[in-house]
Amino acid sequence: MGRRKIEIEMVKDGSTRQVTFSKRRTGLFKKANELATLCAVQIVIIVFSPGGKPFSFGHPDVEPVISRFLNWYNPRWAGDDDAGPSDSLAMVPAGGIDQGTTGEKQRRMGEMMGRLLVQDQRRDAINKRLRSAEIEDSRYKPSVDELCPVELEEYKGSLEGLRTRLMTRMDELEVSDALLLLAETPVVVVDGGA
Amino acid sequence: MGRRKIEIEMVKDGSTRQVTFSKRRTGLFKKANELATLCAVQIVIIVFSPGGKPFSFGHPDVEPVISRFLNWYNPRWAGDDDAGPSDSLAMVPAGGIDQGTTGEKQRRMGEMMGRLLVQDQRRDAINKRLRSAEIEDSRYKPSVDELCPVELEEYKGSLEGLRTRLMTRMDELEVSDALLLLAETPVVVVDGGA
DNA sequence: AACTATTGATAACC
DNA sequence: TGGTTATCAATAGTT
Repeated sequence: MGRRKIEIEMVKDGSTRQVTFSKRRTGLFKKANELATLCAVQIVIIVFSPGGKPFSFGHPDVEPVISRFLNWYNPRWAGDDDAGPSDSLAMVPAGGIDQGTTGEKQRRMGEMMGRLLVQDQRRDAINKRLRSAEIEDSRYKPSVDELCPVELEEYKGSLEGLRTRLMTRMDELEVSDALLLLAETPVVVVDGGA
Repeated sequence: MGRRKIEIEMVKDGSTRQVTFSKRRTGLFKKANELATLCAVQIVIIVFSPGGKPFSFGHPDVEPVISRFLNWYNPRWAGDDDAGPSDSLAMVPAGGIDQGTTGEKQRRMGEMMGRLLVQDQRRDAINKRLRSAEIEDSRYKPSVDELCPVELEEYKGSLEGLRTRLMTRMDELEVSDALLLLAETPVVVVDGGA
C-alpha cells in the first residue's frame, strides 16, 4: 500500500523497522477501533515494540475485556447452571474502581498491583521492576472522535444490552495495568477521560 | 474501502454486521501478522464475535505473549537486579510442553486447564463451562505462507536473539487456552504445525 | 513529520 | 456462505 510493494519479511534496517512499526501499529489500532465500533464487539490488542515495550488497545477498555476472557472459564460462575459464557461479564463484580487518563493510569499502577494474583509481600519487587520499565515510543495519539463515559450499570446488566452501547476507547500505554486487573479481582473500569 | 464509504458506527442489520465482523476480523488478523513479521514483534489480539464467542491471534503464539505480559511485572524474576522487562520472556521456564494444530489444541484444553491459577478442585466446573462454549464462526483460514517450527532454545535465550527468528503463526480458536496458560505456570509452546 | 503514488482492504453484489 | 469488483483507505518511499 505504498509507493512500492514490499515483501512481508522482517525489515532489516532498524530505523526503517521502527518507522514501519509505528505506522502500522497506528493503522492496526485504528482498524481494531473500527471493528469494535462497526460490530459493537469487545477487542484487545497487545503488542511489543521492537524495543520490547508493550502497547495496548482495548475496546471499550483493556481491563474489562481481559476480565471477560478470564471469567469465561472462571469456575466462580460455574455454579449458575447453564449460564452461557456471554453472561460472564455481567457477573463480574464491578468494584466501582475508576480510572483516569493514561498518565494517571500509570501513576496508579503501584496501587493496582496490590489487587492481583501477586502476593502482597512481593510488592516491593514489583515496584522495582515497574521503575525499570520505560516507554520507548509512546507518542500515539488516539484518533477516536468521540469518547463517552461508559455507565457502570452497563457492566452489571446483560452483555447483550451492553454490547450495543459500548463506547469507543483507545489505549496505548504500558500494558501493565492492562493484564493486571484480571485473575482474582475482576474489575470494571469506568472512564470518561480522553 | 468498499464500493461506498461508510460511517464508522454500529451496523444496524445483524446479518450485515456479522459479515462485516468476519471480513474485518480476517483483515485485522492479517495486518497483525504483517506487523509481527515485518517488525519481528510479538502481538496478541483477542476479540469477541457479535455472538459473544472469543477469537484470538497470536504471534508467535498466543500463550508466550500473554506469558510475557504477565511476567513483565512478575515478582518471580524481580530478584535479578536490573534485569529489564525485555528479559522476562527469556526467563520463562520453558516446560517443553508442545502443542498440535488448532483442532488438537482445543482437544487438549481440559488438560491445560489444570495448569492454571485455577484450583484443582474447580476443574469439573471449568470443564462444564468449556463444553458450553461453542465456536460461532471459526472458519478462518490462516493465510500465512510459511510456518516454521520455533526452536525451544529461542525462548530460553535472549529476547533479542529470539525476536529476529520468530516465525509466523496464526491462531483462531477459542481463547480459552490462550489466556489460561498464564499466571502461575508460564508455558512456552513449540508448534511446527500449519 | 508531511506528502502522494500505489498497493491493499473491503462494501456491495452475486 | 464464499467469490468478484469497484472504491476507498493504509502506507512505502520520499522531502
